[in-house]
Amino acid sequence: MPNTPNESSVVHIVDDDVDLGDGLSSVLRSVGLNAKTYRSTQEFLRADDLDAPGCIVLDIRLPGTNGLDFQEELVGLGVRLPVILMTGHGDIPMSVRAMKAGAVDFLPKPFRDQDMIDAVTAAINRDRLQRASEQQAVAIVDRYATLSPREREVMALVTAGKMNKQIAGELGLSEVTVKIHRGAGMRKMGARSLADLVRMADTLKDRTR
Amino acid sequence: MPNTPNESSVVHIVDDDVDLGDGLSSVLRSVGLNAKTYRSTQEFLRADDLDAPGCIVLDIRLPGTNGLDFQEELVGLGVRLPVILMTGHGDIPMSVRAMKAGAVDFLPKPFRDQDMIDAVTAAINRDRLQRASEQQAVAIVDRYATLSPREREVMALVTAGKMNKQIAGELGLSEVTVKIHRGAGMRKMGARSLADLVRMADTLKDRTR
DNA sequence: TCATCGACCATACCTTCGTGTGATGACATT
DNA sequence: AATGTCATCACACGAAGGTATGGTCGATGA
Repeated sequence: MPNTPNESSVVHIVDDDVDLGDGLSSVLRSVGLNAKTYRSTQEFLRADDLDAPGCIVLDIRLPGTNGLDFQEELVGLGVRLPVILMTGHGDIPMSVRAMKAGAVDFLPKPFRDQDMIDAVTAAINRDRLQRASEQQAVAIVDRYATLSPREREVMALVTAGKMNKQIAGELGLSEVTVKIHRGAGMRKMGARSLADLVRMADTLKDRTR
Repeated sequence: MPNTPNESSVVHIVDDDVDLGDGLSSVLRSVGLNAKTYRSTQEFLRADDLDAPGCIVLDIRLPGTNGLDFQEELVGLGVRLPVILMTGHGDIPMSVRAMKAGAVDFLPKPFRDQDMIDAVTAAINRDRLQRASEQQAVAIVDRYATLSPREREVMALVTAGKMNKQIAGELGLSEVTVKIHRGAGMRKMGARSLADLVRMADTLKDRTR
């Protein structure tokens, strides 16, 4: 299962060397992977499938942009695809910087085809895992968005483990009102038990960090 | 706060070049850090303060052992100290491997004193964070160890969000018995609310992974 | 053998939770 | 003016949770 690259995943190859990009493309296609090539970061950013499953294979020396800088910019641009960096003239500090920034791998050119295949496979797996947890988290955030302000206050205290009576005291409400907000919160969040709700609350907190 | 290295932290420098080790030592001491030097991994492993807060500065080319291999062995040996690697003859694949294995940094020699100070500071901070969460987790595991088998079964279903009645059904017990085990579990775990207990259960699961 | 501990259950009692009915007032939108 | 949402509360009832009393049974260990 870990070595089952999904056909629906797209490998975005960003390299100004067209020959290398095409070569890489066919290597990846030969193992059943979709590949798209771009000659610049600008061209890449115009692609319409940056939200689709996949990963990025990024050259460091690019016209205009630096690959390492671009890797860090991607976060701000909302592109969460795992990144593999490659370079013909890299050094250790560059690779360390890239890995610290979360790169999946850093391959000096020339590299063996198999090394790139392994890196891409790992990247796509990482993307799959990211997506799975992201999907869950987004669903929870969406539901949380439907809560009224008061409901959120109450749910916060509920997930902190307080009793309805305490919550009523802290918010200056009657216990009945707390129960109503609590019930509404559970329904809106789709929580079938308090344990459920606590875990959702923790997921929400993780996303804020 | 992030740049406040604790004096109680020990920087373990493992390098067969005594001059370099001593030089590093005095640099680190000059910024208020404790440093100890070792000429081999064997000597390092004989140290008695491997459980104390700190980090490891490890040379890759060492007599007998390879620094990268040793870094990976440390996990099996139960040494959780963050590792900084340094080398005079390293290449990119080495640095990538080290970073993948969780190294804090990878410095090619010669490096600037400040770079090492920064790396050590980051490593000690990481250690501090690790220790904080580790401490919490160990406390929970210890308390969990005092639960009887039945209590664990019940608590598992409780934290899964099931009602006492359901739990009684699944385990073939009366509801009262479930309540007793549940109460005992809460007391032994030191949970003041169900929310507390759910979070403890999740912490326990994280450690199994 | 006696003590201890884990597991089990009944009965009883109180607390907490969840929900429904019915109602009021504020505010925003249509 | 009418509609809708949010927020509030009283009263009431049944469900679920928590604890205590008191007792049985079997295994373990001093």
